[in-house]
Amino acid sequence: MLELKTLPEGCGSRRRTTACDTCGARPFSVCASLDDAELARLDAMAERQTLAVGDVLLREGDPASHVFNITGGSVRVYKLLPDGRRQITGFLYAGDFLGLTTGDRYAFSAEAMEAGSICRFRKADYRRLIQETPALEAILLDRANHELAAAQTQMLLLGRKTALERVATFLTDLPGADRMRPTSTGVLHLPMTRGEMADYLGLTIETVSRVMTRLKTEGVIRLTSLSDLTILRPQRLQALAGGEG
Amino acid sequence: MLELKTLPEGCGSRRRTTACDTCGARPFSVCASLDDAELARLDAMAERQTLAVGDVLLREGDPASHVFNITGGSVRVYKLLPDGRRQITGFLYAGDFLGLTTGDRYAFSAEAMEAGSICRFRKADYRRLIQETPALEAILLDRANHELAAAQTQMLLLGRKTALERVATFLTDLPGADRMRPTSTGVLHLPMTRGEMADYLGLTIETVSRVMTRLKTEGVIRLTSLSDLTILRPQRLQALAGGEG
DNA sequence: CGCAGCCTTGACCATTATCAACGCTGGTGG
DNA sequence: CCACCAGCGTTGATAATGGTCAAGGCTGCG
Repeated sequence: MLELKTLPEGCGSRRRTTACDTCGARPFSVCASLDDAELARLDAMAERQTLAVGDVLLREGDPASHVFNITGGSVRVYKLLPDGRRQITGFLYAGDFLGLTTGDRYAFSAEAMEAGSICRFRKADYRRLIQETPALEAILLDRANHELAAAQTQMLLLGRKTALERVATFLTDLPGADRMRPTSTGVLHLPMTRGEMADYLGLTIETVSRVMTRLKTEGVIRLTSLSDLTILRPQRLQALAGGEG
Repeated sequence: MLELKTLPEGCGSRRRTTACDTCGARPFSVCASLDDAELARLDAMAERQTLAVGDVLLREGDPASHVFNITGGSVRVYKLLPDGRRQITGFLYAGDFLGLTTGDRYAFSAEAMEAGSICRFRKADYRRLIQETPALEAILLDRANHELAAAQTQMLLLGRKTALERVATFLTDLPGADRMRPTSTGVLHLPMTRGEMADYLGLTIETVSRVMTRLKTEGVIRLTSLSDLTILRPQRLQALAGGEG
């Protein structure tokens, strides 16, 4: 009952590069510590599937029959309250894992946000796999720990940050928004709607929109389209985010 | 960079029983799948330490030098914003792990809430340990997955639930508040202050207090002291919690 | 061209935070 | 033994952040 994100390669930042198309379709290909034989074995066991926008990978409460490795596109993971309130707990991209769980039911739902592809393994196969491939278990543990740290950071955001701080944090953490190297082209892409941002940040669409407008008029960001933006004043944005570290 | 809670033994509920005093002092003793020889080896490596109320186990940003196994008492794990706002991300009890992390710095702080004891292992020892004890890695992975699911549930609470729903959820999840078997004695213990509840639920002390008063006057709970309560109408409480499933 | 879906903006409202005062309890020291 | 004090909790009055409701604009597609 968890989803796992690719570990950042270098420092501790949450940078994410889109998977290269050549290796993206191969399951576990992001796991550098697996050798070719191991990868081939995984490959053989994988059941491939392509994803259209909005496709449901799994639904909270379903029997946890499969483990997923995302090989392309992007996925939103969320939980719902009975009345429809939604909390998006994370966004997943190529290389990420989904659906590991001790329990026999999934504890969340997952849908494709952008078209892509996945490889899935039956739970039993996965269990066998992991026993035969100790390196894999170590990788998964590492990722789980990383994901847990990210979850705690998100709890801090949801429990204690203002709307402005939440949006600023979100933009700061956007793939490509690495403040260390001040972004090559400068243009970032938002792969999600305002509604998804809102449900991820614990806000309403209107509040997200208002904050974005405010950041725009204050010259902190520029929106070239609804889903493409430039961070004009990264320092300022960082400060608004509430400088957690 | 994570903390790990004891897995519930039976179904999927979050029940927690206080560790028995006889085995509580032994590290990893909760791990049923470890044999005696393995436990003895762990035992030999452990560095014991007792905890007084308020003792700091580790601080966010410190070099991640040790891994902890809590053998008694209770611990709060939290993150801070520069201006002092605090989000408690979890409470740990006997049997729980703390301080596993891929990174070289802790991503959160941890303090003793009630007096108790811990065993700690140097990071290098821990790494060796885990390589020599595959069963341990499996246990930790399971726990990490469980903890991740709990984190997602907490994100739903922090992002989307009202104050009333948050407090009701908290009380519902209290150790001993298992709605399946409607509590033997009926008396639950709150090991934390209102301030800690507030910082865990993303509310202020005043709001927590007001909601508790409301639940009291509505006959849903009874407070025998500040830290001991009875749930008079578990069904109602459950409904107020927002019935996540 | 028209419609659907998404976004923005405005007016107003509600929930929860903030500020402040007071009560209870337990520990300490006279 | 009592009085005082500190820390915690409760309660009330007021404020503010963010939510709700509503209207209108933009964009892309059929």
